[in-house]
Amino acid sequence: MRDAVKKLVDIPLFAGLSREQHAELARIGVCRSCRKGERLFSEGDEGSGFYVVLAGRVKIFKVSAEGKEQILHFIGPGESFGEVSVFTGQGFPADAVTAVQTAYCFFPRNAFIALIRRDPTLALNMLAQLSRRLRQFAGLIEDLSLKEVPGRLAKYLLYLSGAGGDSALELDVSKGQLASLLGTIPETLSRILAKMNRQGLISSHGAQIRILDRRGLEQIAQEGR
Amino acid sequence: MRDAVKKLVDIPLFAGLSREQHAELARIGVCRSCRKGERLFSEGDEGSGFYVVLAGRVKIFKVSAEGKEQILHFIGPGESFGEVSVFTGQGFPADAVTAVQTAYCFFPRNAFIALIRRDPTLALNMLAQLSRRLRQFAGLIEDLSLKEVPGRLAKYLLYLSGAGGDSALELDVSKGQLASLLGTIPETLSRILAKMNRQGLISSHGAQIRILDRRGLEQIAQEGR
DNA sequence: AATGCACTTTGACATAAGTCAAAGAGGTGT
DNA sequence: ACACCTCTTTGACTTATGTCAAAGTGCATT
Repeated sequence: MRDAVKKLVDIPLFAGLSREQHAELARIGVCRSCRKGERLFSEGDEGSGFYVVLAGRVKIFKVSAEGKEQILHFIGPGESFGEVSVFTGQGFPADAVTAVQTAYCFFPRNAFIALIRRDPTLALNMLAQLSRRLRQFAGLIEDLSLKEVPGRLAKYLLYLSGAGGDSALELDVSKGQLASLLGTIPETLSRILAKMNRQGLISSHGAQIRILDRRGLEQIAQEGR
Repeated sequence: MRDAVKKLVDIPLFAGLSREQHAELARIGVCRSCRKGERLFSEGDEGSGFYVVLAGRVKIFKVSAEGKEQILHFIGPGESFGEVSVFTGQGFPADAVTAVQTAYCFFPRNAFIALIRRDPTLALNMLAQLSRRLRQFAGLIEDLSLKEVPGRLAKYLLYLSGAGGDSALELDVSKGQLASLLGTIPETLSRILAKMNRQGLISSHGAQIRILDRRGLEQIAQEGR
């Protein structure tokens, strides 16, 4: 666990900090590890600090009264989550569960705020981090409200394939989870994937997907409803 | 305009700052006023600073390829917008247009960042502001994905009526704009309003709405789909 | 009072996507 | 190789909500 703290240096949120600041972070941070499916917190829980993922992946999501879930995002190595309640003092706005075995570091609220007070670089890093997330959320809102499911899926596939243009890609989450990330259900996702195959846009076998008509996907991704 | 700057003192984002900091803010801020329907920026425009509304109201929204809009939020007096691109350095993530005649103050990016570097209180205020917005966005995502339109409308009506429980309320935006805020279209909103009237949940005449069955509305607001 | 214009409402209809149920596929451990 | 379990796919059906078109309403200006 002590080892894990060394990784903090490589995290964007903590970039540009002095050696002492890193030492201080290592001192106040509490590192843990847990297996897949562990719940880190639930919506409404009092937030006493925030988390940085060292290895693994954490799913942040909302759940409806009927139990359907909407994934807000997956948090991977080097990324943080749970910051919102650090700065508003209210409960967590969503649920957090590990998607795979995960190592993370927890930073208690008060100690961290004290650190921010002393180092404007850390404050600006955190502001950049929250701003990026705000931008991402705005994009998700746009997608949910203004795009149909095929458009959201096409966008996701293009995102996975990267800017370069690798035509071969592999889904990094189960299709059920992907459905929840795209704001739909597995059945619908399955049908749209089947249709894209039929139309020659992609060719998919399980989690392996090959993009056959990038131009076509881009068009679908841009279209609204 | 000079006068307007005095109001900065009362703004939450600038609360707890020293007299000198306020003077500095007044120095770097540029105040303006414009009438209804003016575009302040479009999605993708380079963000050279952020805005604080002094009086009036600004609509922040996304537009689909087909022209349908999803309102992210309305910004009222004392609130700020456009901060995201200050801290990420990318273009604005959405469009901004005045919803009514509006007075605002613009703070240039670099001067403001310099100010934040000097005053951790300002940094923490800004972190709290972005966190609140993140929470609000998470709520909107939840609503769009996990609730039906009647649920979103019921939630909005209850929100307008306040915690107290005023049964009489007045819509503060046109129904077309409300539809866009709720992620739907005027026709659908109109039908749902008519249905709620028929069911005895509310009684509405134009923008005037009276809540007749608060319990019933609360139930609809909680339900998913 | 009359005209014009934007907003709202209503109707008929189309359709994307959800629900329910069952079959199929794939991987894991014995 | 087999059984078991979970995830995925397919089919039949329902429904919420969007589209298009027309009528209605209210407000402001002349």
